[in-house]
Amino acid sequence: MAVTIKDVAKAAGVSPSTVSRVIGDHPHISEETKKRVRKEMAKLGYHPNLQARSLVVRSTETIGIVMPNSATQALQNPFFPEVLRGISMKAHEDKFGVYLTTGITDDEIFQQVVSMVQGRRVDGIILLYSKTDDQIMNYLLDEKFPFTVIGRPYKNAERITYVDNDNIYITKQVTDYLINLGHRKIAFIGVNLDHVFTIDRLEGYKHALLEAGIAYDETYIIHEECLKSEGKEGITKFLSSHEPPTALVVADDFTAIELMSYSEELNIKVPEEISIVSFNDVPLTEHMRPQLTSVNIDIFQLGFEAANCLIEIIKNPKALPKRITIPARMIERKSCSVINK
Amino acid sequence: MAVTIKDVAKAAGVSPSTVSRVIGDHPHISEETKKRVRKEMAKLGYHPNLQARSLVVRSTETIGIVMPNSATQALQNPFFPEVLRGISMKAHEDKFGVYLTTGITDDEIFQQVVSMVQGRRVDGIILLYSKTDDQIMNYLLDEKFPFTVIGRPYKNAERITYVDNDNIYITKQVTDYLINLGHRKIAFIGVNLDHVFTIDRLEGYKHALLEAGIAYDETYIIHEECLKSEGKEGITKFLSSHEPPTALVVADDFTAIELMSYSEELNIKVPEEISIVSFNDVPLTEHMRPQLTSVNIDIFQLGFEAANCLIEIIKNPKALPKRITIPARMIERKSCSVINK
DNA sequence: TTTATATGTGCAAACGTTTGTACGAGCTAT
DNA sequence: ATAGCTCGTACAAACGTTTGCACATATAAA
Repeated sequence: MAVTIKDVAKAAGVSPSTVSRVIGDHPHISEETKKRVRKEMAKLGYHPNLQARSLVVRSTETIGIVMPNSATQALQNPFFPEVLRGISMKAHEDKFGVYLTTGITDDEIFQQVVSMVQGRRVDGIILLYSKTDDQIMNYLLDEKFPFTVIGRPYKNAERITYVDNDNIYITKQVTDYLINLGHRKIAFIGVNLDHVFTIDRLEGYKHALLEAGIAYDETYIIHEECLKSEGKEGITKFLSSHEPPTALVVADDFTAIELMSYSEELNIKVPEEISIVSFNDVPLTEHMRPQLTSVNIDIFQLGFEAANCLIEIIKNPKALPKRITIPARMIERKSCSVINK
Repeated sequence: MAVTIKDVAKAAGVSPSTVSRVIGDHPHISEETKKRVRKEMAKLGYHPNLQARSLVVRSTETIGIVMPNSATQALQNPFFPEVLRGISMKAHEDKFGVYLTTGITDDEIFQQVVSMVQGRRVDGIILLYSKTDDQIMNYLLDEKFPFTVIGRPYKNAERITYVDNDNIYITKQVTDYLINLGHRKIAFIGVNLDHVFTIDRLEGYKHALLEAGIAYDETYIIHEECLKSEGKEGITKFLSSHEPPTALVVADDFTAIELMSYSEELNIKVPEEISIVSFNDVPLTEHMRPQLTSVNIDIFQLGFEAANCLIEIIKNPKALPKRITIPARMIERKSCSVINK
């Protein structure tokens, strides 16, 4: 049986309310009493029951994290631990706890969010992704429950606080970079139109093509689901088609590494015959041969700021919605070269 | 203002206790009443306050996860998301929530654990690692609080439920494999004597050497901290020393990949001049050139079983301590070869 | 008709806190 | 000496549940 505030009160010869005020370091309690009570707390090994506390103060000092549907590959790449590290860092600074969803399907996750919110398990929520039509986002908006999003919300962006990179801009830059190297047959690999960030990137890509007067060609867009369903065969067929791309913009480093390994099998040299640039800039990129040119999107900072904004909203529910843009920059390494006709 | 059980009771014209019993599907309530109450719950959008519930039933349906001190690299490699995926899967099956520590230093983490335990935020705890002298483990043992460990506890193992690979055995196998290929100068890279799993692996390694009549040589043991502090210089110096190893047993795939990249810079061919085998078998290994021979330790299963055991203990506190061993196996690929004098 | 039993529901206490209000004691100023 | 303070503390209600017990009603047995 755990020791409660009453036990401490009895031991110190005061009332429970006094003990509570000592814990809160309330100024109206005499130093003498405080000292005595604290001594008893230490002696008895008292620790407040946070549940009981939460119940009355109506706050849990906990933030909920909604992970993407684990059917997606999202958890495979290092995005997740890194963003979590950022969130944890900030949460920890403000003494907030972290609660995770564990659902597999979208529906389960939704149920868990409802349970977090209505069950008063958390004070606010961070959505780790942004999808085009998200039940959860609508729900949180309806409930006016504090939340922030990593990635641009597809709808209602002006009513939501979120943190994102400028995906359009950076992807235009990346594509420009390839165009400037002389490439004209540039493929975009790993698109998923459910995810807003790929929509944005695709737009940046198209924009660059347009500006350079290069026709947009659907066959150069490889969707994520296609990578999964057709696997190695699909992609090698694509790479060795009769008019193969000379450059690839790839959604993430791991996919890029996979592609490099397929290219090698096909005896297509990177970067001499095909240039590759990808996103995320995981530490591994510089250990690849060739070293991978990649876009550093500062995942840690995305998480950190998302938590920062959320805590701000929790503390001041009237805070206005805002957008934070985390700078992304391309790290040029060795996987791209001037086109070699 | 959220809708409470009282609101539902009023709307349905019954007492709060009746509503509570309807929620619990108590048999002594008439079907008719149940139907009526449920209708009101739906109409009002009632959802129970889990905090209040937890307070009285003294259980939170939540498991706490203690992450390693984030100063360590533990979060960098895919161990973490994968083990979390395993834990989540099981937690979710049993409708348990997941709560995470966010501390940076050992001391902060310890404080958070105390707060989880005494603050009644969680019903049990999973330790994601096993260190030689762990304050947290001692504390949980003292408090008789339900917990399980991933990795063999260094002390009190017979009193603790844990899940682990047979690190001694598998590492002996791995080393034997190299010895059978003719290697005699085999280095062990990435030892950290604070972590029980590396202690075990080192033992398996030594055992294999002993059995083969190869003298154990301290200079062939490279500690993790040494990798960090001396970085690239240290390791390249080691690889090009006057009597370099011909084979490496490496603590994890990422370190192995790093080593491969250094070897290449030094013009040491893998596997012709140096063989490498590592641990974890991340998906990337087969995309490396050469493909990396690696030990699959089934991280997902480690997490899943740890959660499974924990929930078992939570449901039946008298459950006896047990050890679960998850099979590990070496996946032979292309990074090792017969020694080439 | 009375007693016993089963069935369905309500009352009130409990879980461990926080906090508004009240109250008593010791001051100072009149 | 009394009124008006300040200061420190206690009382009790509240947070939203669950649950043991009591009670009322209906039914069955005697």
